[in-house]
Amino acid sequence: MSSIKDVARRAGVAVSTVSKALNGYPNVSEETRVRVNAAVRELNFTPNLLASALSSKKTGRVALLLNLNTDTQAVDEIDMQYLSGAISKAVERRLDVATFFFSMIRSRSASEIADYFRSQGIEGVIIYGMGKEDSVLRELIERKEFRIVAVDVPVVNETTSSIQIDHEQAQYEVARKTVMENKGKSILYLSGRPDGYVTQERLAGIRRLAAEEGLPLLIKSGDFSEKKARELTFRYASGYDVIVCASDLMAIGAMRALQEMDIFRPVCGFDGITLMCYAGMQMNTVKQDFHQISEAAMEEMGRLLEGGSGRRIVPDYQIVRMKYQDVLN
Amino acid sequence: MSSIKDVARRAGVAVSTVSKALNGYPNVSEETRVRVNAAVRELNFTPNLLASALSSKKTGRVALLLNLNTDTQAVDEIDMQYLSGAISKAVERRLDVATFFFSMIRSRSASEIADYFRSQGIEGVIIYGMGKEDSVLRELIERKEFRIVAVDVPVVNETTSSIQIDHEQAQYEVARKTVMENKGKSILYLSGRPDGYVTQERLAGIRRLAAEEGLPLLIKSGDFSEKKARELTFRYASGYDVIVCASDLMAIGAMRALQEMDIFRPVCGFDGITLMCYAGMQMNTVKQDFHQISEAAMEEMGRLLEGGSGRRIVPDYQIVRMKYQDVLN
DNA sequence: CTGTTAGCGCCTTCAG
DNA sequence: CTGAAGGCGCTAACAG
Repeated sequence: MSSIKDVARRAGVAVSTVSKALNGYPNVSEETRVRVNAAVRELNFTPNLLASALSSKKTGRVALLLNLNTDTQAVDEIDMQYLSGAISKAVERRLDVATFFFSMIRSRSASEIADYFRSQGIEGVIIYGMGKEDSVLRELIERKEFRIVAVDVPVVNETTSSIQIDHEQAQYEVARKTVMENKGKSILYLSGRPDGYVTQERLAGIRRLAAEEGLPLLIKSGDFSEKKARELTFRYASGYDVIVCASDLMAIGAMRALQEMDIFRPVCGFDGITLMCYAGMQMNTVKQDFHQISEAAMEEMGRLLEGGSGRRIVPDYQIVRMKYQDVLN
Repeated sequence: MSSIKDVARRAGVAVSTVSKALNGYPNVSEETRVRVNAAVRELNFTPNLLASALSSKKTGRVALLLNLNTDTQAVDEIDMQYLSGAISKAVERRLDVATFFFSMIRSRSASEIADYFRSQGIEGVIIYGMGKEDSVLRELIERKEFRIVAVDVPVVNETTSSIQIDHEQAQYEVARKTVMENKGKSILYLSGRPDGYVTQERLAGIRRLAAEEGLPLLIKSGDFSEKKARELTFRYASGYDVIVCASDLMAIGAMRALQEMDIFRPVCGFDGITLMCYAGMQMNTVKQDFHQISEAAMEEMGRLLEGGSGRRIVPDYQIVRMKYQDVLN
């Protein structure tokens, strides 16, 4: 429980000098730096980050906002990957992380959330997969009080960066591959929840493919739900050659239905979740590396936080494009 | 960004009075309390928790330590439930949560971890499913520097509580039910990783059943792995009537194997994860409510943190027994 | 019941 | 290059 004061005494210097030495300021002689480090080691000193944050007004604290949906827990795998990616990078960059779920903020207003975050000393927020309907979050972004990195949401402004893979291209490619491999002549497409940004982009991808190849395309909203995908497959699969799903979970639902209908149709998914293996399914899919995406998001957050207060010509924000692999399981 | 000072000025009282009013101290007149609250509202004041923590030396910060294993991501569902349970309860009790993974600390010593936690202002730690081999965590517990709640680990001391379901009884019951329903005459038991505490307890449960009913029992270590369970099933299933697995994931592996072997054996699992549905499997299992268990853990943590520094006759620690349901899917 | 006064542990000008 | 001094925003005795 030794403080910077103890270290200063032990090293025979002033507290301010210790502070400078520890925070890597240039104007400290090599000799005193060594002395300070020795004292630190001897006293087993660990700086009190709370005090540091209070004094410097830099908390380095970032909130993670996860859209955990309680009905389809199976895709929690994705959120966990997001979490572990963000946290490991945060530790590396010495940032502090607080985790929240959409459910905890749905009932509150943007200003309430802002108050809450402010009181917690949160400087930045990483938002995972918000939808167009999440007006509270939109407002939070527009307030520009916090540095924000939005995953899978193409929104940027002076304090907001965005990060995602190229969903349009990815959807195009995986669908194309599946169609080609099976010489498909028509496509049934099960899309995600309507208010999702990625839903639109993926839709654009499948439309491009259909247009290019002149294939009949039926689009039905599956809401990212296995159950719904299953129902839609029962209803429409017989009329189409290939079933393209906007998520693996829906693909599972579709394959289930096909099994029961006892007909074969090639199916492809999206996301590349491990669950597929346990479900015993094999198909083409777009493998997203959620862990890595989240790492990149936290990395970007670090940048934004450093870029700090100073106004500059080059804008802070950017859209980061992550890679994906399209995989044949 | 108004501070307590502004509020004091606005309300025409001293800062200390504001502090008292806001923190619900009794010795504040109703009138001033109202004045203060008015000022708070007018200035849109939100207290700076960092400053408060620094001054009061009570951070209300608790670390969550999750044992995320990267190979079997499918069971991330459990960790996510743990997380959401702990976090929602923490918000309710106005505690602050920091999430960590075992992987981040395996490489460090107990004192390093303690330093790290201390510097982060962490007062309590909830540990999920540590094993007997996790000597670093044992040491962390024995240091008694932090309040600890251990989930699924029967360890208690002056600063440590423990919480879990009755694994022995649960394993006994679900196995018994499965055996009875199928008139089984012998049992193949696939156990969890040897160093897990719950592994031992569940083993005791199955042994009790076998002894009571006089059934031949073969125990094989499946390490909570689907793959391993599958292999073991291939090897030993033919000689036994019923397959009892210490986890749902292993049960999935076992059923897979049985399908391929094209023989029938009743199988039962443990945990009650949603994944089962997507895997298209139905079986008896013990349904643990991980969310609720974790809520209870955080609740207990709150107790420990309040129970605070004062020494008392009644010990802080306790073993909390959670309920489980044994379920027929 | 209310105000005054010290800090909490650290950072950060500003002199020297 | 180093030290002294003044906070950061809040809490906690201690007087009054």
